[in-house]
Amino acid sequence: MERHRLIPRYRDGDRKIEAGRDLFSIGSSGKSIFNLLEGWVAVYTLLEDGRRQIVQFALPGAILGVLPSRRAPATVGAQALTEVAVSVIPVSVLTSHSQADPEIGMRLARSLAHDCNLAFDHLTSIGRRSARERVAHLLLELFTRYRAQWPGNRSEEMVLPLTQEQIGDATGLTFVHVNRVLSALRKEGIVQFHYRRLRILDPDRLIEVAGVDPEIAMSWLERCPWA
Amino acid sequence: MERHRLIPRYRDGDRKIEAGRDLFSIGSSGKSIFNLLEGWVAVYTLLEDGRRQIVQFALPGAILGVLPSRRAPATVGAQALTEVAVSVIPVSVLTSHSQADPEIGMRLARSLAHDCNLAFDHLTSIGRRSARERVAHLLLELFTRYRAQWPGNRSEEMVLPLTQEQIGDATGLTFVHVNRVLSALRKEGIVQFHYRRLRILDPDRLIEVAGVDPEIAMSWLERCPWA
DNA sequence: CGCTGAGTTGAAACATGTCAACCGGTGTGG
DNA sequence: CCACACCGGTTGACATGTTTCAACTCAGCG
Repeated sequence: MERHRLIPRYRDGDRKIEAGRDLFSIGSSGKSIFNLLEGWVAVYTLLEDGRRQIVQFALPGAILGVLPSRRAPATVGAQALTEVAVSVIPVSVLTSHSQADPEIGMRLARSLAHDCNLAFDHLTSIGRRSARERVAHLLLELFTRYRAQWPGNRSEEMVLPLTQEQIGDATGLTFVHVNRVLSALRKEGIVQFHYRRLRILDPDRLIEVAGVDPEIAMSWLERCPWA
Repeated sequence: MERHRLIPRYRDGDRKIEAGRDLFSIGSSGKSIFNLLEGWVAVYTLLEDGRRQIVQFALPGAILGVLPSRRAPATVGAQALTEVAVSVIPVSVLTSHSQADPEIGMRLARSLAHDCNLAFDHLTSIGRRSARERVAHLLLELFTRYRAQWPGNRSEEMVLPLTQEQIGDATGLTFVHVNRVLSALRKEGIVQFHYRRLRILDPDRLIEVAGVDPEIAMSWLERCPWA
């Protein structure tokens, strides 16, 4: 858990948040940033009519809620998918620490650059891939990122704390269609996903269906996004 | 032009690049970052089979080519849409300057946070909006961002250096469909876009079709993304 | 035991993609 | 100066992927 901290010895802002709750909501002020220490978080946007898009899944080490300017309100919200531990860092604390240690600003920049790259990848997936490719791509990404957190873990199984509806919100599909895609992948013996348990049955075919270049898969191998 | 510089007095890396050329390509090393001073740039990804996705349009003040780690090769390329002026900053120069001035890291972070927010918005558009909404949204975004660069400008017309195919690559549509959407918007007297000239005929209806909240439109009002 | 949230399946509607033909401007070489 | 090719744009007919709507199952839970 210590290795995930942006500001090593700052502990005053540590909080626990239960699954389902928002760390911060759309429209919030951005007076603090959130350094995720444990658990899964979904960052999402909403349209007026209730359509929802998950734009990012955050794992331990992620930094959330960074606004480009101090007066811009957040256009995204962040929901805990599991129980979550975060370090809440007021912007004032961040700026004072970054003045003492210029490395902090650069770490923050690296983390944001990482998020940008993931977002670009996600964008490409949604914009240019078929439903089948998108779902495969997402499962592979999440599996890879998850596994990188537990070095040496060789299991092909994991708890993926998502519903099919959330997968739909992330891939730009309806949950009905996500279901059909998952059924097909299951019948073909590629992956199994049932009630939050994901099992990769045939990694090679999954990679093929997802259409990912091993190069790119490597960029998901974060333990700490700024390292 | 000076107001767009991340590192105020660094001029050694200044370059001009002609329209159509890449500032950097997919797979490049990331030994330098690119501070856009003048012109338009499209940041894109490619899939193996040639499908292309434009993930970002960069305007003066943007910072491009920032990699999360020093050894990750770029998964995106950046193409000049117009003639472009950039300041090419070697990472070594960046790190040495940022040690002297901690503000530089934070500026970089703000710029990246801005890019992330735009990417999230773009993601939402592609994932959850109809073709018509997406195109309207993109035109409105680009018009707003462009206009913010020329404070006081009240013209409803601009040069938008894009082909319909590039609009398709940005919105995740085919150029044929983009054409149909643009024809419809033109017939309805909302916008006109012909050979790189964009004219907004009915701003209110465009905003309505795009389905944007004025709040969000404000977040596009960058003059310098880190200011 | 009935309720609720998640998942599953089928049929039909619809948005967008594909393919193909054609237009108009522009630059180039004979 | 004409012929031609090329690029971007335009339009129609048709194919297809995805959504919508609706009904139903299953598991967990008060």
